[in-house]
Amino acid sequence: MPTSFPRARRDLIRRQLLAWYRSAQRDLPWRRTRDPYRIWLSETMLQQTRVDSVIPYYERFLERFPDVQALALADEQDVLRAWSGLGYYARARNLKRAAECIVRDHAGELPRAAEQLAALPGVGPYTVGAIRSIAFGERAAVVDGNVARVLSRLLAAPELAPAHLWRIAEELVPRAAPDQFNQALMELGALLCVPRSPACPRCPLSGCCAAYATGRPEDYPAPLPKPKPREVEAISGLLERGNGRQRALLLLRRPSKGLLGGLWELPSVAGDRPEALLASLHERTGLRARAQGELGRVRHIFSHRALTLRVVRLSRPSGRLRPGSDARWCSPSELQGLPLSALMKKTLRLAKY
DNA sequence: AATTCGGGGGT
DNA sequence: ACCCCAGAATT
Repeated sequence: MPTSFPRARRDLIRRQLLAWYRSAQRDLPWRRTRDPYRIWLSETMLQQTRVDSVIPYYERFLERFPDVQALALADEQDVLRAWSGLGYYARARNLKRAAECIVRDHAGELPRAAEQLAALPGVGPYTVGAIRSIAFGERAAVVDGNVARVLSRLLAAPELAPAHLWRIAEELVPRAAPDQFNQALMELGALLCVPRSPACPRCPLSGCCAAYATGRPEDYPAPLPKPKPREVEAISGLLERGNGRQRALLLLRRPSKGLLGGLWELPSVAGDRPEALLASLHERTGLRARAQGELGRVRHIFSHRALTLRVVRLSRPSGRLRPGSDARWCSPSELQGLPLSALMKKTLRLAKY
């Protein structure tokens, strides 16, 4: 039997929530526009990423790529560079591909129809609803982590399936101001109805919240079983050529799919054996080198992997860089122009770059 | 249905 | 330490 809200309760929730949002909402950059491109960009950056982390990236990205056309014409490496440090780099690659689709198939304007939006790479159910409601004012629902938590608490239902959450959210979103309502629901989850120690006394919905009535709102929703990150080891080599003004460092580009796809890194290989690193270096670039001492170790936690990266100095490069091997010698200043992960930025700091 | 994909801020 | 975030794609 589906849990849901009677109509009177639904109207109350809408009114209370919208009234609260009018006075409590944060002044965020993407709330100052209805440009579908900007809404789309903000929603993409906000996937699994906190507001405070996104803001500077959002501003810089728009300076660099002010509209769909600019993004469609851009070089993917430049897009990745603008994303460098934000994480989940498939978002950036998909965003750029989607911009090309929008120029080619939709005359450069984001489509309004759910099916056409969902066909764009990187645009899933949440982003479809967000663009349709916020940019176009359509009555479309959103379910993100915030909404799931708020609904779970309002109903004191610890384990609502996604399909059920979507049905509830679709019933709840009003025709009148779906953009304000959806953002209000998420803002409530972000500011008051937070995972732990929710601010129920300040919540406009505490009067009709079943979880609040139980006295233990933080018990909802039920926590997901958390697989802890698997420990992995890798080794990277710092290989320099020349000195002074001529000084250059060897960087390799990762394959465009998978972890940190398309980003640049020091020559690296799984494990901790310098011999394996040298063999991999030769296979990938045609270069040979000698292994010197260890520079240090970098510890980096991804959500699903805990990496210990051993960094060794390499020396005496010989041979010629094979053309088309996605490798290049970079001066320290050229380094700033490459898309790098937070891990590699950390690693390069260790190596005084 | 599970797993893969980053990074960081709050507690 | 642990949690989890304005999720989507892949397997």
